Amino acid sequence: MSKTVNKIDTKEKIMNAARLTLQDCGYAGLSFRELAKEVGIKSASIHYYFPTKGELGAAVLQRYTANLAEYLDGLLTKGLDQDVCLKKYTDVFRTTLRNGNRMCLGGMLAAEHKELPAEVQAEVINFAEMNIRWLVRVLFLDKKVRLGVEAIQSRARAIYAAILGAQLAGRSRDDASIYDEIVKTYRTAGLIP
Amino acid sequence: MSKTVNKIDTKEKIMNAARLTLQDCGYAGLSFRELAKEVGIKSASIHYYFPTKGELGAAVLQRYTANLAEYLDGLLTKGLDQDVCLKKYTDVFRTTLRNGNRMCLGGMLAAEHKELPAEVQAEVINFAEMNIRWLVRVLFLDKKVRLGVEAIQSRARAIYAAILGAQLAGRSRDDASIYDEIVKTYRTAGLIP
DNA sequence: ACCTGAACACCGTTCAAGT
DNA sequence: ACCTGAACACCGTTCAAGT
Repeated sequence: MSKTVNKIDTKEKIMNAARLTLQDCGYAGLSFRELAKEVGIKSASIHYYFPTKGELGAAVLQRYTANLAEYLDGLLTKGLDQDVCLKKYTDVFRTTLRNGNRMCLGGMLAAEHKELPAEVQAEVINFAEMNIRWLVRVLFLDKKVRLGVEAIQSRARAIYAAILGAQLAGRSRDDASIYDEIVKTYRTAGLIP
Repeated sequence: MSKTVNKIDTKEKIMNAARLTLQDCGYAGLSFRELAKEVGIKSASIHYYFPTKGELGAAVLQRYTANLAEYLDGLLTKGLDQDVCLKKYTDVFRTTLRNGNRMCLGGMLAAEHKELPAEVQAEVINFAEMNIRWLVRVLFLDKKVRLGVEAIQSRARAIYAAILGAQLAGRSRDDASIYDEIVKTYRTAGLIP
């Protein structure tokens, strides 16, 4: 029993530390030896929980997607309107950036795409699709603009891409307020309702 | 004399091969040993031309910025109008993506920001600022919308960030047509005039 | 001036060995 | 069940040594 608890705790610690480093330094910047030091074990031990770096990355990303999906779905379940939903959406990426200049994993790992194992690439796509599906639902709440189904799909993809770009721009300047300014411009220009 | 030519040629070869790999695999994905194989020398020899990886990266990026600046400035010198300029601008990133699913170095290296040596970080900012300065000039050509100076600055930053995001989104799906669709949506939504 | 092999401390991964 | 040291082929970098 206590062994099971310890195992879960160690696995949790690995995944949490890995997620933070991935958001900070990317997939290539994640080192098993550094990770092991943070968790308090040897690097070879990480392979007991995650046989390869790819499996660790995929597991971290899968949970990351699930957590954000739960939060976002909760907003719709609460019956919040479109403006509030989109404000809370852009705030998610804003908070990430303000938390140590970190990136959303969807954007960070999209850049590293060619260097990623297939299972991680697949989870990057899952994350993006989850975001886009949610944005589609939110855009359907609109009572003002009224776009067709295809236009809403395209708009959702465009908003997701634009938010990633804004985060990237803010990060490279080490200045989270740049993200805020860009997102504000997306709104005034009409990209985000 | 022939030695000078050979030196220049080798340095050129290194920079060209490095640029292609950087656009493909990022800074972390650039290996001196792999690069040396492509050029036909040993990895230790690269250090003769570029003492560190950071200096190589900064040199590649500096030229990359200068080349794009020359092309973009040429468009304005020719007296092309705003629509044509912006179309040619988005086509630059489209072409990059269609050329082996490669990324613009400004976006690729922005993601890797935390892992980059200071001289490379500085060149990433130079590249972004060059793009934004040019976009400001193009937006000032507008005869229809008329935005204030501050609004134009903001719009230029937003367009640059959004284009990077669109490229990122297309790349992670290995599908350049996604870039086209997103950029089209930026136009219909009003972000890009 | 230009190039190299060898060494150094890093990396993910494997595996036999420990408890 | 969980952890480890040692080995392997990688990495950027350094440097003495070659031409």
